[in-house]
Amino acid sequence: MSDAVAPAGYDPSAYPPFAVTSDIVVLTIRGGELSVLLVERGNEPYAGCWALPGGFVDIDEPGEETARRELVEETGLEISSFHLEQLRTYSAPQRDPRMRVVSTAYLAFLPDLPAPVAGDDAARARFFAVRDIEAGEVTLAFDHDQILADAVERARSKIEYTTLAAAFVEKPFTLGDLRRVYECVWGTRLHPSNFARKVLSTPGFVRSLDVRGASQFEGGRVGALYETGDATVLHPAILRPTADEEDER
Amino acid sequence: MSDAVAPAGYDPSAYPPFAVTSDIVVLTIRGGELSVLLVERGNEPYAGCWALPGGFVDIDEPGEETARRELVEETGLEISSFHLEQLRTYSAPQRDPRMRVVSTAYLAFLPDLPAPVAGDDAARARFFAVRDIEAGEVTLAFDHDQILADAVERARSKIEYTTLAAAFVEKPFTLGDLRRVYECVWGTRLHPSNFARKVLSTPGFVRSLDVRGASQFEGGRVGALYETGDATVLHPAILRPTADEEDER
DNA sequence: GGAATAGTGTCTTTTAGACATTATGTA
DNA sequence: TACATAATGTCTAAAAGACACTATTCC
Repeated sequence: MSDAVAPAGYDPSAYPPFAVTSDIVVLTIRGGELSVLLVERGNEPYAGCWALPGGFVDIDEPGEETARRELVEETGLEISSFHLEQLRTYSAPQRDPRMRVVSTAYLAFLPDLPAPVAGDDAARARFFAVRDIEAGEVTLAFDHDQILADAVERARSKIEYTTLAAAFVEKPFTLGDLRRVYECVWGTRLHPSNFARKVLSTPGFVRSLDVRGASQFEGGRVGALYETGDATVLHPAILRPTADEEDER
Repeated sequence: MSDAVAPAGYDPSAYPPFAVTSDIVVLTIRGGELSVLLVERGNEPYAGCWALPGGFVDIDEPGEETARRELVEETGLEISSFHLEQLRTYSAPQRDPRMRVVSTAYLAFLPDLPAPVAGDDAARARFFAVRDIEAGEVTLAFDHDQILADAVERARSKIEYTTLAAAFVEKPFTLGDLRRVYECVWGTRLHPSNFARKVLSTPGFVRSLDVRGASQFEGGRVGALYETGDATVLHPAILRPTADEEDER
């Protein structure tokens, strides 16, 4: 902040009418696909279009709180606690045709959820496979395609050097479950044995529960169960294959 | 954005009075120290305190443009083009005692600059060693200590896996110059030969000019000169020593 | 010459990646 | 039984890190 136009004796009619909003990108793994939660807009502009959940920030409300509140109001998803981080702020002057809207996007990583229901302001709410949106089968309202692209890139990058991949699975989980998170988010296949070696050699990534149980996703031999460890960053990182692998799962 | 409180027929007096600002963190290397540009505030609140340059966003102005404009207005630094990226947005309700101010911070990496001069709204402007601020010798206005800490961590992290370290040196530069950037930003020493091997084995990081010249910083044998290459990301990354090195240069 | 940096080369350890093999569960 | 996944182990290549030694330039 500078001292310019210091609004000490504030005159609302003289001050430019900025709107401040929060949008939330909820990513999860559903049916082997990285998926994002969208709501169908009921009102203009972009009525009938799919968009990210979000809404206007109250004057005394932290932006992150707005994101959590709108998620509940628009989709009925009531989740006790989950990882939520700021993505970035979108403030192009014409991004909303109504007025100048400065929107801060937040990013949430969640394990597979019960189906959402439409809430107050949204006609419908459901998960979409990110792959379909990237393929252009769905076009989002406002600049939400760009926000989603930034969010997915953040997710793909962040699971490399943090333990956030574990936020996508219910605990307890098997190493196969965790590996499938990486495969779904990156859209590649990983060697199971090399992956397990890396995860287990990273202190604090996972903690063994010394019991066995079925995978959350697929059949076959049941594996050892793990829970999330204390670490938040990974040394060394688990790096993405450098795009010379086979294309898809 | 949701449809809530859609301000189609907009009534300024009914809409909460948000202020939207941009702050800019200008980092450079001066005298072997990672340094940040600060301005001394002329007005309340925090009059006489040092703060990051910044100011209110115009209603039809992109936030990034505000950051560039305020940098010139407050410090007189007229730089043609430089790397500027969004850091994050700070919107705690009480971060400014006057009113609700949502501020987006931007981060610039620059080579050593001529001394700045105070501009319109700032009493003085000068560079401070980040080390001194981290040591608590200077306390910044508002939440700018937090913004600076986030910016420095971003810089320390980003030179690991991008070519941004080159933005801190004038081109042409020697490999010693580039290594000193890493050493100043991380506060560590690096093995000159291993560093050179890594940089030269990373395609597109630097391009040899096939001439020799003096280092920008220190004496000794003059080395080969390089310019910035085409790459923007580094494969493999140049990782920070894991905090079991000697403390300082 | 002395000091400081540039540059080359070598050796060891760690990590990544590919892959073979065996074990154990489900349909 | 067929099949899918878990788990262990081996081999090779790449990269990191430590360090010795020579070369060049400024003072």
